[in-house]
Amino acid sequence: MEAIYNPQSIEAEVQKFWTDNNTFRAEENPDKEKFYCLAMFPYPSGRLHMGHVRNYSLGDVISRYQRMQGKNVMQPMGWDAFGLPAENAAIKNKTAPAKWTYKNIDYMRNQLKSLGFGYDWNRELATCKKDYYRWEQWFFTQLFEKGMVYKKNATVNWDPVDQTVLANEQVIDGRGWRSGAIVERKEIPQWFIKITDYAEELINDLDQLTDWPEQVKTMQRNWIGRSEGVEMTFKVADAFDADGLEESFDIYTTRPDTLMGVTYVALAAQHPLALGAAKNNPEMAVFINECKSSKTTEADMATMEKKGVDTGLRAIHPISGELVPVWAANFVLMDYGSGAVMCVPGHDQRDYEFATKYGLKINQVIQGSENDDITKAAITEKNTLSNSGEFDGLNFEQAFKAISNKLISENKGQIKVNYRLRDWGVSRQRYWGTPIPMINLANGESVPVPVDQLPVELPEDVIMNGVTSPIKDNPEWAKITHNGEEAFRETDTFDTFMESSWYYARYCSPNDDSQMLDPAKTNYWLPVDQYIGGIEHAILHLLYSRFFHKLLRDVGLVSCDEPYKSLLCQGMVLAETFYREADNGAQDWIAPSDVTVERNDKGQITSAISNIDGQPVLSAGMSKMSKSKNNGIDPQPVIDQYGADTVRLFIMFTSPPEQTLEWSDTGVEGAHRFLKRVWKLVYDFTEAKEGEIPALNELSLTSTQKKLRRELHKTIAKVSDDIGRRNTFNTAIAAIMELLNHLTKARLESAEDLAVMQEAVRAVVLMLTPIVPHLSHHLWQIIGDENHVEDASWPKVDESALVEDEKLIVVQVNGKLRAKITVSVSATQSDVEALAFTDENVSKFTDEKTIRKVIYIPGKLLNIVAN
RNA sequence: GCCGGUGUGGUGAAAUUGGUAUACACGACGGAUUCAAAAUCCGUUGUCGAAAGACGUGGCGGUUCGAGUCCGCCCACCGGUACCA
Repeated sequence: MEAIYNPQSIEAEVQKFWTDNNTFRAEENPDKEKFYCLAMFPYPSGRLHMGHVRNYSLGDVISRYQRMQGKNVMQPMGWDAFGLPAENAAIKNKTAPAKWTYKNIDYMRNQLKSLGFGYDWNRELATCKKDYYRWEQWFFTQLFEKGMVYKKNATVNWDPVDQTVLANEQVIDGRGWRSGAIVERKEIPQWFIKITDYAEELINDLDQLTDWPEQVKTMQRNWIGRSEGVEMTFKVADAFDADGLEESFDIYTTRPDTLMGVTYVALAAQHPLALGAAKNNPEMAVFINECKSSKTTEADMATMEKKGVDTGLRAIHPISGELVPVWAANFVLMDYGSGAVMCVPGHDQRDYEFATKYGLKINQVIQGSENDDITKAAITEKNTLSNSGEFDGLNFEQAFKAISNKLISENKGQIKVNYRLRDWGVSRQRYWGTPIPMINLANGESVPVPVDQLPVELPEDVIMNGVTSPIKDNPEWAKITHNGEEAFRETDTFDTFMESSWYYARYCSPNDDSQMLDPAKTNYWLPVDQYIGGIEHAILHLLYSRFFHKLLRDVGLVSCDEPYKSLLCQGMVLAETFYREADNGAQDWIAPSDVTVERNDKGQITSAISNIDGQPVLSAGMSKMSKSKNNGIDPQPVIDQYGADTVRLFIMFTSPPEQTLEWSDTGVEGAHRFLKRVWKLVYDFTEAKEGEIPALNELSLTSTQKKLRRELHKTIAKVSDDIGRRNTFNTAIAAIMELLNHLTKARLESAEDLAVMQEAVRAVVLMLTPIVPHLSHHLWQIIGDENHVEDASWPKVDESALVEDEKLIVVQVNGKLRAKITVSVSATQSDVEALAFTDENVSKFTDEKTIRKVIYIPGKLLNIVAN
């Protein structure tokens, strides 16, 4: 054995062994317990960053650990290859999105291989290839036939200069990122999938997911947002539609108990009644026009200044019959719900502020508590009704019932379960995505592309002009004949969440060209036993994917109810972000590696200078590593300098997986130093031993040797629990480091010394195998048995080695630590108390005081309360 | 704004069920080895204090014999907010 650890040569050699031996190829085997371990596949942005390294190291550690538990492990990898950045890169680099994407995939595949992840590369897939997306198109046409798909108008960000739709990310301070034009809201027809049909099941089945983090389930529950409320109709006084019928509108509320406090109602600016009012009200027309340029995101909507204009219409209160003003307001949206809300300024803070601003009436109809002051703020908690006529004195539940019953009996309303969740809009007006397999006919109808004409292929050899999708630009692409008549293909593409919603299932039969999924294989592997990915996907991806799985189930393609049995959400890896403002107001992101920063003693940045031109740059704080903010830290220099094992060990040791991690490479050397010490321990052991080591005889060990074995087996127990149950890989590594500190001090003189050491070094190498597989593979060839380490079994705890005859008791006086005493395991409370009072430091704090109480936690702690 | 999370030494962090706060590592300082350096090894390292001890887990308050952990209010930062993925 070489005296010096040389990671580069070991890693290359071990990786070649894995490739040559197909070590990680997975086959269905009904005799073995399966374990499907999946880390969220990457967007091929160009290079891996530390967030990827963390994600995939976690998956690989878990996979290798489960394999050592004797399971049939499948760990696949692929590419979430459609998406916006490819279009931007294509324009910038004057290439096609496909070419850029395939180049990135090739580069990143090599990076993943150089990190030694144990993937079954035979299952690799890329979502931009037609043999993948053809099945997505096929499935969408099936959903259409089932009535799960429909078309309706929805709002997009419209750049009036570039005449194109912008993603939220491309709108900066209300302006288009390229043109700088003020972005408008525009309604265009788009395809939707009825996820709301599954809202109830998506919320209920969260209870099945016992191995999901509670916070993720909470976020999903809140996102779906089930509420019980009342839907009711308000009639408009003296207003009639074209057919001479009374105008009216519906509103939904979860607080019918406050109904008697309604002092006005608000409509969306795009509501037909508001549009009608604008005809002879110039102020209203201006307001409606203004609302066109308001932003579309929820965060913007919630924080923008609330504005409104009186329509002049008066609505009839459904119970009191009073007339209340009807306003048009910018915080009500036509897309969602009925486009109208009732307003109770006394008991809703937003309504309160709006009413105060515009001098609208504020009525209190719910009793407040002591500190409430209706002249200062709305009273939002539920309480007894007042000023509500016949409903006075009722509590929330009683009032809900009484008021809804009254509305129902008068045919003015009904009880309704409502969801915050909206149907899934899957249309995108972009090029680099799956073409939506629909045909638009001359008569305005849309029909699915017939199955025998699938897939609708996306042309890859295109030139991007930076504004319009090449398939929208080329009229020939869309033109087809349907049933002998001229028709046009849909030129929108799918939301890329479509591809990532079912890739986990496709991995089970990735090369099947006759069907979407092979049920026999798919049902062997599914559900995914362990899914690992960033917490940023807690809602959208995971919810769409759960939904898609239920759709697959309902056409018989899969048999389980949920796709991911256990979920591990890693925290973001953050890095500093820097930018400069471009002339059009857009942000030009600058890589942190190109910036030199100075900080004050609080760690705050005082200056940031570009290394390229020496000019200052602006800091935007810490944010998740991403292509769009150009702040990904490339692992390559660290791999080159220290090797993949050091990178893997370091990222796993730095913090527990769920925690957000502010990237810093401080400490990488410490991880490398540890591996060198492991190497040296094995080297010293092989040098010390001569020939075969006799079997370990527990009875002939000295107390020092027994103590070392106890440390070893305590460590095995802890590391097994940390990796197998807690997912705290950092503490598992710390425990092995602690053990190593003991082992390097142990003697290697007698045969028993060597026997104990052999047991220990083997266990250390086995426990490190999931984390640093190259080093472990190499060392196991020297000190292990005839098997390769990948197929070795996880070390077992020898319970008899753990037995101790003494224990340490902490003695406190009034909760403060005063002594530590060692007692025999058989000591009773009175033994411990007696011994404690003989301690000088204890008596110092108890003398001349009355003992009020003694609390004893067996085997741990004694607290004496005295004053 | 709303939903979810985080906050502990100079730094990354540990404390698993309310029971010794700071394990393990980084950095720093001191020493050994060396012609010298790198590497390696040994020691010290929460703050104040000569010591005894006191204080100390973002801030304020509470529950408890005992709180980093539980409860209330507040602050800062991170993620999501439906077209970034």
